Amino acid sequence: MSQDGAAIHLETSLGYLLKEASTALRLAMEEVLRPLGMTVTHYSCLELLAQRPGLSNSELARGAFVTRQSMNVLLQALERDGYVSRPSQAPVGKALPARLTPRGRRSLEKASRAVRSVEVRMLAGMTDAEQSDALRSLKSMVRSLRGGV
Amino acid sequence: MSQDGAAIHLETSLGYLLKEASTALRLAMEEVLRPLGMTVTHYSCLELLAQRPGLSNSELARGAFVTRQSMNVLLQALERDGYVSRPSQAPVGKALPARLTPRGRRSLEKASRAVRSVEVRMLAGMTDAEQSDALRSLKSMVRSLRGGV
DNA sequence: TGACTCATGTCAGCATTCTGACATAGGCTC
DNA sequence: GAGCCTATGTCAGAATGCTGACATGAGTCA
Repeated sequence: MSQDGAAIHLETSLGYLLKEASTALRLAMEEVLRPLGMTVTHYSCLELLAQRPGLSNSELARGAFVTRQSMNVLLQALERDGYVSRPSQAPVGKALPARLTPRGRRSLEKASRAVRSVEVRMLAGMTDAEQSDALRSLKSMVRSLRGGV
Repeated sequence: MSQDGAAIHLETSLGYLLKEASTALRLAMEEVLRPLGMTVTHYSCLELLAQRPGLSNSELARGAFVTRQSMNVLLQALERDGYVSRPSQAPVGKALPARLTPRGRRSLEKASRAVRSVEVRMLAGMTDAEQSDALRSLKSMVRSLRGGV
């Protein structure tokens, strides 16, 4: 079915391509993270904490592009399993700064290698200039889309 | 918290930017589709059927980047509500070619306008050349990511 | 013809994320 | 200080998508 090579503007829609690319990336990441028993959000949370120790739940949620409710569920599980630690009392306000435990750091190392291999593969056919252009284009799109209608 | 402007390589990771951009696009689409009682996948399905009448459930799933199981749930709802029609018997094999009903077409028109406005906004700050470059970059990434490890 | 492989439609159960809601902490203005 | 707004953490329920599984239809090959 649908072997008609009809020229459809979906193929030239940047929005559609963006979704296609991010889906391909997500699937590739899930594929390498699954053997480690880790989801993409799970990995994102650990990676964020490694790079910015002390992030709060809400900040992690924004960094991983999920709601703070979703991140809270994940954080509680990570804390229960000993990958992350949070103080019982907030040093200021209500925000609880989270940090990786040694176990969390070890877990992240393997995941980082796996994810890095995916990113390397993704960039395989692109020159440095093309990567810079793509980076700039994506940033422009994000800027334009933010800030409501 | 985290006012440290630490230079982190997340900001220069094409994978991270890709996720950020696609999230921003998805949120913007959800925002304009919600008043119409439509989800992004819902809209994608109708748009695909408008451009390629007769697509099967599995083909729609691939086009909308979800599993055929998920698309099946959606298609059954769309069929029940009179937006889409499928024959009770498969003309060949098991694939049931789906088509928009007049009601489905009317529903799609409003959604298309809304989504188009989002895409226009997204491309606002980019020249045609930049858009072409971005398109090519995204296609390259998809190519590289497909085909397993 | 029969065995094998592949794609499809579909059902069931599970995982993940979301929306809605509430209480609390801090900053701001009057 | 009182009132207001915003941000945060958290709980509960709903929506959405996924994996696993099964049966069916078509093509391939011995």
